Amino acid sequence: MGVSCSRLIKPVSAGKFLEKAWRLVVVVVFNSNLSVLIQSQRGPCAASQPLEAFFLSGTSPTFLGSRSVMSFADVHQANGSTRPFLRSYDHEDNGDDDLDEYFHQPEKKRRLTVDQVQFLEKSFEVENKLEPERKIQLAKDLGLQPRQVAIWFQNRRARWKTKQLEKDYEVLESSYNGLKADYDNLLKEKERLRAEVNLLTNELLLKEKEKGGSELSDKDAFYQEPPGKAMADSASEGEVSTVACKQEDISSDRSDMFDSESPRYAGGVHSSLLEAGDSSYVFQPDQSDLSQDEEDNLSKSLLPPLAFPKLEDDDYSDPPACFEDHAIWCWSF
DNA sequence: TTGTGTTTTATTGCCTCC
DNA sequence: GGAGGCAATAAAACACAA
Repeated sequence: MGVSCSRLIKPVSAGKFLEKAWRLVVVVVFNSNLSVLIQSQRGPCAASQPLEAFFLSGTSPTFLGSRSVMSFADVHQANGSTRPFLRSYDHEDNGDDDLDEYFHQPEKKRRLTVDQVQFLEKSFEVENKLEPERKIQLAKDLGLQPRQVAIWFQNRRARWKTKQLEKDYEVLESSYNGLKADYDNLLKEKERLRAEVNLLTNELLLKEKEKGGSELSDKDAFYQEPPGKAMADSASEGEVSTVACKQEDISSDRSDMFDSESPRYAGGVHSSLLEAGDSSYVFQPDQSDLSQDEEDNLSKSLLPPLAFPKLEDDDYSDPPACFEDHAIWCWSF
C-alpha cells in the first residue's frame, strides 16, 4: 500500500483518453478474477462511482474512498497480493507516458456511500461538533480521512444551520400572520364602532332638533357650533367667561375634542366632512357662515389663530401644541 | 442525449480561541 | 502561531425534464 492512489487517478472528465484508460483498467480487473468481487463490493451509492474507487488504498493522503474500498483492499491483501493494484499496472508494467500523466492529475471528489452517510448522520445527531479523538475514530470506522470527516461535519453543520433558519423564518412568518390577522380584525372592529357612534350621534341630534332649536341652551348651542365660531361669537358679545368655561371643558376632555366623530361636534362641523372622515375641519370656523366683515373682525380679534392643523387618526391621543396655547390663553381672560 | 437546477464534497480565506 | 470553525465559493455528482 505504498503508492497514493490519489496521485495515480486522473479525473474522468479528462477526455476520451480516460475512457480508453479505464477500459484497460477494467480489462485488467476482470483478468485478475476480481470482477465478481468488485460487483459484490459496490454499495447502493457506488453504482455511479468510477471504478477508480475500488483501487484506492487505505493510505491515500487525500481520499480513501468508501468502506467498500477498504474492504476491497483488505480482500486484495487476503488474496495474497501485497502490491497495490494500480501501482503494478501503470507504473511498473505499463510505461505509457500518457497514462502516467493521467494518473498524476488531482483527485476527483466522490460521494460517500449511503452507509457512510448514515453512520455520519447518527454521529452528528449525537453531537454536531467533532472532537479530535472522535474524528479519528469515525475516520477509522468509515475508512475515510479524518479531514473528510471534519469536512463532512462542517458541511453538515452548515446545512443544519440553513434548515434551522428556514424553520425560524416559518415560525416568525406564522406569528406575523397571526398578529396581522388580529390587527386587521381590530381595525374592522374599530370601523364598526366608529360607524355605530356616528349613527347614534345622528339619532341624538335628530331628537334634539325635534325638541326645537329655540330650546337649545347656550351650552348646546356652543356644542353645536364649531368651536372657533362659538368662541368668536361669544367673544364679540363679551361673554368671555362662558368661553373660558367651555374651554375648560374642552381641555379636560381633549381626546374627545379631537375626535372628529365626537358627538359634541358632529352637528356643528360639516357633517359631510365628518362622513368623509376628514378631521381637518374640526376646529376651523365655518367660513360659509361668516361675512367678509365678520371674517375680518375675527382675524383682528383677540382670539388666537383658529386654524388648527389637520389631524390624522393617529393624532387623536395628543392635542397639537397650538391648542394647548389656546387653552392657556382662554384661561388668561 | 443534453441542458439545467440541486446536492454534495472540497477549498480558500478570514476569524477566534488557547 | 497553530488549530479549528465558519462563510463563501468551486466543482463534481446527481436528478430530471424536454
